[in-house]
Amino acid sequence: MKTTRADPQPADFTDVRATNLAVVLRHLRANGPSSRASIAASTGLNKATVSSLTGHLIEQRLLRETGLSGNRIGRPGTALALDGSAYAAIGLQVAADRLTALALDFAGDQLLLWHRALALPGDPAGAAGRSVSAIAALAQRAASRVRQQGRQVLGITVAVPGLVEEGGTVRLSPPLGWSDLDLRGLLSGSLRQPDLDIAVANQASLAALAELRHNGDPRLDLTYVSGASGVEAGIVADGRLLHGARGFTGQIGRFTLGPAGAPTLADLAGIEPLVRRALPGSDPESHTDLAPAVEEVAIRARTGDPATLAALRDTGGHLGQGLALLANLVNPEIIVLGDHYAALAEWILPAAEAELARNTLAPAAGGARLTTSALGLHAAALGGAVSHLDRIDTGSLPARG
Amino acid sequence: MKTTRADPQPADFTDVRATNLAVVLRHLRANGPSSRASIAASTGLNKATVSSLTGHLIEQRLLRETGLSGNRIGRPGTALALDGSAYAAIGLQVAADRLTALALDFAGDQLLLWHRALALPGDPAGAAGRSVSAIAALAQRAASRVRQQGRQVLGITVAVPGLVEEGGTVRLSPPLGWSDLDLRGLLSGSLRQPDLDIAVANQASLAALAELRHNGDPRLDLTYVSGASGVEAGIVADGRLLHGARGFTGQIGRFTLGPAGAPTLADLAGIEPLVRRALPGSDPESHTDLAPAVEEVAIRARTGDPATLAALRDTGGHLGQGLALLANLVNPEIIVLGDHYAALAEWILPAAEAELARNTLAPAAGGARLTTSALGLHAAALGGAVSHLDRIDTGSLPARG
DNA sequence: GTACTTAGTTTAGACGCTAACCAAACTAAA
DNA sequence: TTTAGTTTGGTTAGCGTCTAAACTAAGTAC
Repeated sequence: MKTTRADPQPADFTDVRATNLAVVLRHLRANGPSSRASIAASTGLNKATVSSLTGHLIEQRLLRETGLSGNRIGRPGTALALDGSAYAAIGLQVAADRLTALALDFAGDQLLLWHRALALPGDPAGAAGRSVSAIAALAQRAASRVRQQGRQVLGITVAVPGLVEEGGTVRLSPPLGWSDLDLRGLLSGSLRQPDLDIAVANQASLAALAELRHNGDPRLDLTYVSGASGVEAGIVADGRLLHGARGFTGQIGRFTLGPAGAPTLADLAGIEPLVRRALPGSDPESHTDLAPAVEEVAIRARTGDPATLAALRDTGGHLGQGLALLANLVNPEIIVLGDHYAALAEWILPAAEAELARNTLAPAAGGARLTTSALGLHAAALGGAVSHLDRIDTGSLPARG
Repeated sequence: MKTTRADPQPADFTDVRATNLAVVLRHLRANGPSSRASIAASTGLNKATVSSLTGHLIEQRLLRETGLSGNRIGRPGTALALDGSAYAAIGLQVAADRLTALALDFAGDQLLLWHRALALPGDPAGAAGRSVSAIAALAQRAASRVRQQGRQVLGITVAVPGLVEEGGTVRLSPPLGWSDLDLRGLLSGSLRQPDLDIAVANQASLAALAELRHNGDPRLDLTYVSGASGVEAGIVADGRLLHGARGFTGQIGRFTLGPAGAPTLADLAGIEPLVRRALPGSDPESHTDLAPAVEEVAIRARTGDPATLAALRDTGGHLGQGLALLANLVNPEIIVLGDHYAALAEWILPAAEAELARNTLAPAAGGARLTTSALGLHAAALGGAVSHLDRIDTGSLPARG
């Protein structure tokens, strides 16, 4: 427990309590069901304190007893586990082509995963209006579903590509054609549930959260790289998302070095340019939904098509230069190639790794490990839900009700 | 008080106490001398708590009463101020050409500022050995001096360009010709004071700390850009230094995009290349001490020499591209041009600002404000000392003694 | 059945914050 | 000069939370 806010922020016993409740929750999240005694032993908390804390959490329906764990000599312990039955968190993911909704219970189990086509019409103004309605409707449906199951909704977070302010305003999203759109406010208005926690955040950042939780080690410095819309990175440092002054972090796609008009990293290492180059004959309009095109590229690569392989190598090389930039600037322990990059990792990784090593100052000592995401195309939706679980795991228990 | 460590870390009363001691210290640091009552009023702490906290701090000689502050109606308060007389912190800065030592008392007042020439010989191994001896000697002298004044030394931090691990090993420092040098260990051995807190850190990061304190707002997202050795950045996010997995952050100079051998940002926007270009006739060997050369460039610029001005514009433009990268990746509120860049800011800034704006995604909404450092060439030494004051300001009081 | 081992609760105590009260020290006004 | 009002700073009682130690509970080992 250490002061993070630089602004003076006094502490009292409730903070101690919150911190220790969080310690118990995170221990169970990381290590699975445990007895009170083993929690006390491995966290360093006193047995009496653990009893008090777990009693509090059971009362809040965040924990439940799951039978005995009599593994050895002595009195068997009663195993405690996260209780998923009382709460749920919802994540939505907005892409140019489709909408994804995902719900997790508090234990982290997936309750639903819905996809819905989303056609962004030509008219940007109309597009935003209609898209917002679709998002609100899907959020409403997902919330209703989990409420039918008797769960309280902890919150809804919407993942969006581009620049999203912490207040929930989408300042600029080229892939969606949005700018200065108060998405959080619009959704709050549509859903008419003032006590519901609604948030909007960048999709790569949320995907990084999901990846962090998937990895298991919450202290890992991890960066997630998304190619779903431009090239974006989500950066976790010191166990927390890098937010920046306004929340506009990880915009790696604009990276360029040279005269005006020189190609950017998004031009050189983006998925869309890759598809255009690897599938030259096809209609570019049909690539608004990238997933099938990426699949087609993978099929050609598997057949050994030289032009496709060259394009992939080239993309990988340039991507590696971008990753080197990340590695040199924020020095993550691992960089996770996400969404479409993960689908093409087999052919992209070698060149990316080579360029990453070539452009990292001390590749052996400080270079980032490159890995591939296993979370698929809805990592950001998952991250949106995870963000609410994380809030509880850091001590902000849900309001009594 | 909020949990930062993701690893379960239980809290107890001592954490509450430490947090609230820190609240009082930071309030006084930010607002100057105040009475107990006004501290209570503006921090939200109870009057009784403030009395207890300040009593504790006075006993530790971190605070002292400085007379009455009877400004208005009612009983006048006794003003409390930071007490500089009992403790001092030392920062050392290692550059290719010279060594700087600086000491601050706990109130933040400068106690000494020493410079010493440091000639790095050709033989790297010998260079490290001799340099380390010189550093140790200077540190020893500075420590002795402040001890003669009756002050306890809180710690010594050495600022070094390049990759420095958190344990104090310099993994790679091209400007110094060092690699895998356990500088902290060597200094600890030389100084033979096992209870003395010795640290080694990257110079740009420490300069960023100094700049943050100089600015006054400890919640500012700030990035410091150093041109003293290559191009390095120190990044403060969420009020804390960005450390990364191993401490290798801010290495912006390696930034490149293109085939192998393409110029890096350090080639295009570095101070050394600028000097070589602006002062073509002079002996490059004589530029190991950059400061006079930079002064010469400034003189030529002031006379309006077209070639010099063009070189400066060019450097500024490329630097702006690098800053845009920083702005897009970590979204700082302000970017501070440090050391030699600050000396040449008059000519570099316009082009840098233009390129920064051109390459930032949403310049109006999220663009970083470019400013110039006022701390000169020893900002990192200052930051080294400041880092120890910061540790106390965040609640780690010095050991009783 | 007795001894041993481990789990979880109870109890006593310490710590540090808060709220309420009180004395001190000053100004303002009668 | 007195009296009322205001603000400071300290004191006391009470409360919440953690810790240590004792105690009860529930199993295994022999």
